[in-house]
Amino acid sequence: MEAITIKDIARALNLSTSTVSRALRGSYEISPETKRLVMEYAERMEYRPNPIALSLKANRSKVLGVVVPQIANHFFSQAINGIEAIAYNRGYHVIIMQSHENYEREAIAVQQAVSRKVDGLLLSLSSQTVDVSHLQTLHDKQFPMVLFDRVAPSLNVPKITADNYEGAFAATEHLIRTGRRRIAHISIPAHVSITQERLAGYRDALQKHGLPYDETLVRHMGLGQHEMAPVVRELLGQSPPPDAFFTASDRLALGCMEALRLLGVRIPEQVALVGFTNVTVAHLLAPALTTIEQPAIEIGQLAAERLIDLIERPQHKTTTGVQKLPTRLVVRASTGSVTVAE
Amino acid sequence: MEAITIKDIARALNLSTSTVSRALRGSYEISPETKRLVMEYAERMEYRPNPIALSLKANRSKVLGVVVPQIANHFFSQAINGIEAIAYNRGYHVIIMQSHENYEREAIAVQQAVSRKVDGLLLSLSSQTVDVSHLQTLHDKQFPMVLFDRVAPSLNVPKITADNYEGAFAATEHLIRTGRRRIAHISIPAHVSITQERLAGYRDALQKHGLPYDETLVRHMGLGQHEMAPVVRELLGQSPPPDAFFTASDRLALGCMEALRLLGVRIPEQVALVGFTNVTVAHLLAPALTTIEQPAIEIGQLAAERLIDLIERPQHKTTTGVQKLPTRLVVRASTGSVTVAE
DNA sequence: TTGTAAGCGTTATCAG
DNA sequence: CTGATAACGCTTACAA
Repeated sequence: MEAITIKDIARALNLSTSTVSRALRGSYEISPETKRLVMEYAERMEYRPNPIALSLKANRSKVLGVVVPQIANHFFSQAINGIEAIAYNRGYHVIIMQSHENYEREAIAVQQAVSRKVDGLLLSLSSQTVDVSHLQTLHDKQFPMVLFDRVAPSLNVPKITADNYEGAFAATEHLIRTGRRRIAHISIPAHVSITQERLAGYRDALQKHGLPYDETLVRHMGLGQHEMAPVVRELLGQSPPPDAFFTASDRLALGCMEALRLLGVRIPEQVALVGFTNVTVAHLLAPALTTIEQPAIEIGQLAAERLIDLIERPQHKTTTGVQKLPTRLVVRASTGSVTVAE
Repeated sequence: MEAITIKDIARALNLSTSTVSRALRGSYEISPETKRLVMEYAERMEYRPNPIALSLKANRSKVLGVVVPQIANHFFSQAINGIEAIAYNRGYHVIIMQSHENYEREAIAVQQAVSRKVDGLLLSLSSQTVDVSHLQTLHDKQFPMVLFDRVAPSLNVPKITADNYEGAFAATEHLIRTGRRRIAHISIPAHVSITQERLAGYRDALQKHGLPYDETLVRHMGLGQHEMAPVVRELLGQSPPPDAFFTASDRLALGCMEALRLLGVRIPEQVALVGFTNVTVAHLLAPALTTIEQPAIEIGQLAAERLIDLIERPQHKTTTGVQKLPTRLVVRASTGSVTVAE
């Protein structure tokens, strides 16, 4: 794998490296004849500039670091798709790292990405992350970063999320409109940004329709926690029992569905189920599950765009607020028909 | 983000850069006193060696390139997990690229990875890829590469796959043992390596049990093709109709399941369904689906280990044959109980 | 024990 | 229009 360098070309053509370099980048101060010669030779020898040398020179790597809780998750893998699409279009590569929902691993990943000289960072926080001082420090040094999905309000950087509030509001309202009155809400750890927003949407929808907010109907599950049956059973043991479940994530929706099946509870006859999700197989489970679909790809794309703007035009102040993308409520009827609302 | 360099340390301590360099790497020829001084200062200033400079010097990047058909797929995202775990343990980073099941994009991804100076390549071929000359060329130049899952027999490099033959054999035999006689097989494009192996396992199991191999029961679906209902309907239209479906992938299993549901066919009363899959929600769909589970993580780990061995000890001939990892047949009964066979 | 200098591949500056 | 040289951050002969 001995690659050909600019030096080899220079030697072969009896030119200096600087001439070759200029010819290759089409500099106006090189004679057409020389240019042609160099170009042709380079082409023939399949010359490729060494990106490492370029990085060293320019002090940038054209690489974006992406840190997500986990790859094996539909939301994140789709978001990464969006990120990659934009990145490659704009000449960047992407290094993906996982925090595995662990604060220390997140900090290490960030640290590694930085020391690997990524030009910027796209982050979705681990569910454990409360303290963001490691990111604050980086931001204080003007290091370009964009948060997406799981964001930290205290960090003054661009943030891209789904409109979790609206999504939760619409879902809850949908349940109310279809006659549900006691809606249980199962969510992820309370301190994660999206949890708060979804909870608020749920509360406000209840309030709008004159229903009480009952804390005993709300549960927070750890993300590593897989056993949903006890929680669901306990909720169903209340009197009166809930007539609907609103779950705040993929896994929760599926876990809840499984628990209900094990308990012999029919969906949607006995209880309705609606969940945030990005599982493409959701439609298979119809008519059981109404879904709030997040624009994962678009979130990734937008986040990548923001980050590259930040990198390439540091002076040009980008908005640092939260940008929210609409979700879609997909309602499945027993007939298999589908209704979509933005 | 002005990072501190070895030069800064040298200047601050009135030493030469070489002394600092040696001190930092604990060279024996540096006085303990100087070492301590340098170490402490470096520590205090949070000095981190510039990996780009190191790469340029050493002509290696400590980065592995991974090219997969797509990330948003349970098998691949799990395999990537395995790859990352090993890579990070051994001091490598991972750049992930997607071919999107497209030959040209695969070639471009490989090309880009190489020109980005990855130290080696982990590849799972796109379903379109028939011609592997771009990889052959690379291999001829001694470029380290390992194939996994979708491999090319003609390439003389290490290959890691699930034992697709055994998995298909066991699945088919399971169907036969539970009384099925006309087993339809729905698979992906015929030229993909895993298709061949799975088909062979299917055939041999039929033969072992004295059942005829009926070509009209075998279908190949394009990977982009989503409409399974027509295919399933047509198969069911035969007389006698199939009493079981054996599907060769995740998407096919789920697509088949959906098609059967739409057609009002009950699983497993009317037809049994068994499929290769890596969807973690499969158990939700129980008791409908028996699965052949692939050791995705282990495949990734093993592939990464092979590759790093290849990179670090090029002379030490690694085996270039196919290494097959066992699959697990997971049978779900209507009661929710689960039987596992290796 | 420490310093000097060359080199990894490229580009920018300054001379011719 | 072209060439020599320095520089990016680091390591490593070779000197001292």
